[in-house]
Amino acid sequence: MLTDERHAIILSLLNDAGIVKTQELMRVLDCSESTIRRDLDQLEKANKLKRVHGGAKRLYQLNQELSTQEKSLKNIQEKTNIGKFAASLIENDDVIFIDAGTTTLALIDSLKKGNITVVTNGIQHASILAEHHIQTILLGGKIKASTKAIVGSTSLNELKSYQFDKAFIGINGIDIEFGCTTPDPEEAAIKKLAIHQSAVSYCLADETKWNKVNFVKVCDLQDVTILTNKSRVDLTSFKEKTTIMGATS
Amino acid sequence: MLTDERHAIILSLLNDAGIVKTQELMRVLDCSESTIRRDLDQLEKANKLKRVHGGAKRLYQLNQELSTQEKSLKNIQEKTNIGKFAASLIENDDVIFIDAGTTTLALIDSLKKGNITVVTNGIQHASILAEHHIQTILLGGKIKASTKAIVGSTSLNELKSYQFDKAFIGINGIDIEFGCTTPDPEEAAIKKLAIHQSAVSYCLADETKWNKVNFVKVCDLQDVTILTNKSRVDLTSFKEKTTIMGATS
DNA sequence: GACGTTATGATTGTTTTTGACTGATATTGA
DNA sequence: TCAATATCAGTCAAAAACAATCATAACGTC
Repeated sequence: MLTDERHAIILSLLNDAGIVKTQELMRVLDCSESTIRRDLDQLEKANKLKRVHGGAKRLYQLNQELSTQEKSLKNIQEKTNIGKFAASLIENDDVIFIDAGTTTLALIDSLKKGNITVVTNGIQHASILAEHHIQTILLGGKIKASTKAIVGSTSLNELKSYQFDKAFIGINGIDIEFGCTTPDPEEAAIKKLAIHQSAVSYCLADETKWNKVNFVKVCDLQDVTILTNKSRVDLTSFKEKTTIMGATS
Repeated sequence: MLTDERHAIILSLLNDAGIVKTQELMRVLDCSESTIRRDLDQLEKANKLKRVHGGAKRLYQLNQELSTQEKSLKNIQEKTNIGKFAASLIENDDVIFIDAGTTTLALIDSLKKGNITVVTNGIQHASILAEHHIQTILLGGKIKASTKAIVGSTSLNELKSYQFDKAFIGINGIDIEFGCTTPDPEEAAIKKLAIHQSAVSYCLADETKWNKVNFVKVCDLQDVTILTNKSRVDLTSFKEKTTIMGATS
């Protein structure tokens, strides 16, 4: 096998894997350790790769760590659709509340720039909103480690002094009998109060939330407008008690 | 498996989880404890992570957070040292205030687990603290987009109701005549009040802050203890007006 | 075929990496 | 608090990978 041929193969392998081992190359190229070593030497001098003990690696790590979100693509898609629909409900000069949670995060991604004021209890939400130069007020108080949501009496007191045009609430369970429920009492208190302080309230709920019941009740179905992906759930039984607005699928 | 390969996997795991355990890495990478320990050592020296008892934790993303002029390794090293020293001042059962800013971020990286309560106006600070399961209270209020700090009347009112054992303040300028100064009036108000509400206050200041004057005065030099890297600055002229504690270099 | 050039594989001794072991230090649970 | 346990840093020898050298093989040119 020609030298150039081997070099091409080595670079191609590197491009795929990001890292190659000497032993591996000996097998693939069927030649001695010395030859591989010489090849790597030359390629390094030509600035084509970086030698490391045991093999070589690419010069520039292209695939900078993408955090492996374990969420299924379908679920992301659905959340995005609901978020997009929710964002379309927001008008200029609105003062809105955005609850912590992943579904409401999707809403933020779809938010258009405009003269709105957002109050939220989600740390990540606030951070992203501020980056987008949207006027943002974060509630103060204890941080719940698992969800990075602000909860507790301080935040409730603060919340009492605000009045919202619209509130967007994330919810964990929707049931025709037990209404909207969520597992954490402190988060439930925030949701409850936010709904109370708002002229109109929307609950964002993807497919996975329907016909589930959680520990603490937040509100009855008739207290809010449910935003969902209507094609996915049979809603006939909910119709009488609920106002449902479907997100585009 | 190659060293670089292991390092990449460790960093990737860290990026996802925020924290990795030695035992877990031994299983995943199929190698001995010694090897993992060496890997973590090297990655810590390269400022890629922070070792903790039992494993390692993620460092705040310095490259993203620091402005280009602050990115030099020396500067990071110095911030780390000051942060380490500041962390050593914290005792069990303390209630402390941590100001927003990059120097105080370094303090958080060195915080040991323990029964402490932290109040902060830095969104990122709060987020990291919560991840490490440290009892955290975030001040509520407007978000200043550029520094991701909470400011404004709401936060000041909230702050008034707290009393701290220690306050750790970031500062932009230290001058023998004009004292501690910072560019933003709203952030200055927070710093001022935090110092007032605390039994003891420390100003964290790396080399770049000395003999600089900014727009708004926060306090006189005698009101606080300056934490710095004493070898780097000629402090003789400051001695009479200032309490200075040097960080280990 | 003789000759110089280049590529290859084997061999050498050196350096790096690794896992096991040691006693020291930190954490945990009673 | 104390003792039990887990994790730590440091040392060591074995194993793997290394650079350097040499002799042989392949190639092209005359």
